[in-house]
Amino acid sequence: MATGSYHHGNLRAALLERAEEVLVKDGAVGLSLRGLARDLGVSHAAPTRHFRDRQDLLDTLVTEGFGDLNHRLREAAGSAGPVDERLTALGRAYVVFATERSALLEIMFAAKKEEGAGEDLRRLAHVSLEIAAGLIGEAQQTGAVRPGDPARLAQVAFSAVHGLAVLAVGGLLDGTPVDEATDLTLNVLLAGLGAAP
Amino acid sequence: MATGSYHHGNLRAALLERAEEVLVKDGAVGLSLRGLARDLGVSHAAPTRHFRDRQDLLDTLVTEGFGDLNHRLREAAGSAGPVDERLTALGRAYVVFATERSALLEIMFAAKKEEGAGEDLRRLAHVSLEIAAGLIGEAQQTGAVRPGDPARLAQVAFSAVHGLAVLAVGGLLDGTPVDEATDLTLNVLLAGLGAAP
DNA sequence: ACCTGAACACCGTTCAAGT
DNA sequence: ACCTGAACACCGTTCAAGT
Repeated sequence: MATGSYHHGNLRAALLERAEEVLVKDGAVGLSLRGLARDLGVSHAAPTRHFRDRQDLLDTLVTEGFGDLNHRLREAAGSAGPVDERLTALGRAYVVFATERSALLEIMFAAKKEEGAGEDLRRLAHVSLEIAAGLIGEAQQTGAVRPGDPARLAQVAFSAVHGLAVLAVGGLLDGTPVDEATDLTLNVLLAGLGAAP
Repeated sequence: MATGSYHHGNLRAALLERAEEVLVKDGAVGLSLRGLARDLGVSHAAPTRHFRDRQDLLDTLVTEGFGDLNHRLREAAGSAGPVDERLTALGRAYVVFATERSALLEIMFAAKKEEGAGEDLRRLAHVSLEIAAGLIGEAQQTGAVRPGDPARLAQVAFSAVHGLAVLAVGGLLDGTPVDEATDLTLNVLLAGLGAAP
């Protein structure tokens, strides 16, 4: 599909696709616009027609990544079942995403100090937190979670699963299978959230 | 101090010092060996006398970073006071390090997929986990922490504080002051660790 | 032992010019 | 509208040569 219009048809989409392949294989360091152009058989200047600069391409990947993540989180949060099971599902979904797309996760939480486009990305990251906060608010109504600002408790929950993902991706879990580490983390987290302040 | 022998005296130390300044200011992306050489007034090839390549300089910074981190953690873990207070101190020390030296923290938990020298760095990261595991083992004896493999519980504890540091550095805490977010995280964590499995 | 200078093979980015 | 080719100012890394 996609009939080649000039040289490629949809160079933009091809660049993004190839970029994530390179990202998985060599990390963000090994990703160059000239390299992508070479891989796709176009001139080295062609990518700049579709992305202002290298960072713009990276930001586009990150945006897509947050889209996928937030979609998965919404599915987990909205599934059937009691609220504590949905909280567990939410945590697991995060860790699954983080380990499946670890190269992407790394750049999602890296270039957060860029001033310009960083604002949009921060808003997207925020959505993840808001999904967690919504579910925690629900859980507070059933008494499964202690009282308190749901946004702040969501920060705590996010910290737990994100930190675990970093350990897993960094190979610091030793022999512990990721699933077991995840379940233990979520068990401790939910026990802690449930306990009286 | 340090009399200039040829051009600089101790170029190696000067490179490391300048490198962390650049890291803080521009991140790992903006750090180039040629740039450092320019800043220090030496030829562009001079740095390769002291560091095999760019990654070697980065690894050296990371090693020093883990040294500092583990020193701080040991101090917090070994301070006077009941074990749960020391656990809190340990968590706070981690977050303080992570926010004070956030640029360094980023590269400490980034290039973890390098095959060669990564082994040494993983061992250093491990030390942090072992310090936490030791303290958790102590806390189990007083009944402050639930039974279970201290190494696995340390992974959970590490996840909580590391994840929080990422949120803080990434500007995702909204209005929440870091100290308050830290204390809430540690409160939830310790409550969760104390509860029966 | 430590540094220089030239060299090679890469980059990102811009810009006139082509189709 | 989309791409090319040359150009400019950068990189990392190597290697003979200097002191």
